[in-house]
Amino acid sequence: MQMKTPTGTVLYTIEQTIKEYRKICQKNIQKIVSDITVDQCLVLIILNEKPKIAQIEMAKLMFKDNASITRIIELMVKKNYLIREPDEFDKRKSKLIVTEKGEKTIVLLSPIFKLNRKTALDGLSMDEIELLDKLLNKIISNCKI
Amino acid sequence: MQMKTPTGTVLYTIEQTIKEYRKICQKNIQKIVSDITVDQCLVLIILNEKPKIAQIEMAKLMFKDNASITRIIELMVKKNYLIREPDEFDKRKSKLIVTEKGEKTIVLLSPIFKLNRKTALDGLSMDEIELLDKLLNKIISNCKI
DNA sequence: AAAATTTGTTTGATATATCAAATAAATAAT
DNA sequence: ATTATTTATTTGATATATCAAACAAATTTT
Repeated sequence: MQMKTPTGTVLYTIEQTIKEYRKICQKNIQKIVSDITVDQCLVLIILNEKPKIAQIEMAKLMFKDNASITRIIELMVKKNYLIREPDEFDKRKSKLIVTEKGEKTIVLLSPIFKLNRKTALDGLSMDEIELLDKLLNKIISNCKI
Repeated sequence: MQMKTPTGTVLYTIEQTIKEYRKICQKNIQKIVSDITVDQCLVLIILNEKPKIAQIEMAKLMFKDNASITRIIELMVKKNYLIREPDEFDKRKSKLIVTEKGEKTIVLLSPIFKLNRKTALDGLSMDEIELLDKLLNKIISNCKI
């Protein structure tokens, strides 16, 4: 519990952790595919598992704002990772279809995702990981009250 | 250890945690001062404790890019929280002087910062907090290799 | 069915993140 | 002292975050 600087609390360690993690993720991803970001990748993976998911649900899953999702998808359409088609059942939505390029990218990058997780959590026991998760969830619920 | 979704790992919990924490921070700050962000606040507090700090050091402390710091400071100068003056000893740098408005803001918001931390960490024992910090630091060093 | 409300998405404005390149001053090497 | 290198900061380009407002389609209420 060092408190010398204003940044000397766990909460800043949390911030630091996620930033370092995102850095290696992006680095490892770009060794394989150069024009995609971590978040865009995650969109692909989520769509692959839940093809009919609404943007609003995707936003919740990714802890992002709806507006962010709209723009991320926009860029992915521009880069030909996704195609938009009108949803027949609900005209407010659009179907998000993963293109060939998108599919190939998922295949290429899925192992990288696993590697990233493994790298980050190396040396942590299952118990420690569970405890970490528990403590973080406690903080989350504290913040939500 | 739920793994149903692609976001079902501790690493996403970490991301979620910091986002929720930032949300209550911003919310509580804006109850008192309406035109300042969490990061801008942190700049004030850091400058208050280390008035002669270089931007590059500030960037490290805040886990941010130098460019981000430049722009955050720019906005703070515009909003009259800071003044820039050329540094006599090193002309590449500028002295960052906290204005009256800045000083007042620090006084107003310091208790909020403490409250935010207390709120977030409520119910966690010292041991748990230390363990959390230790585990996170392990992840950080894993990512840096 | 028409009006009111809710829901899913988009758009605008502003703040920040990130990388690379540009600057300019400070320091080291020759 | 001149050149070369390093250091601190800035700028440009692009991606994302966040809030509020706009919008249109879906749903509920009356």
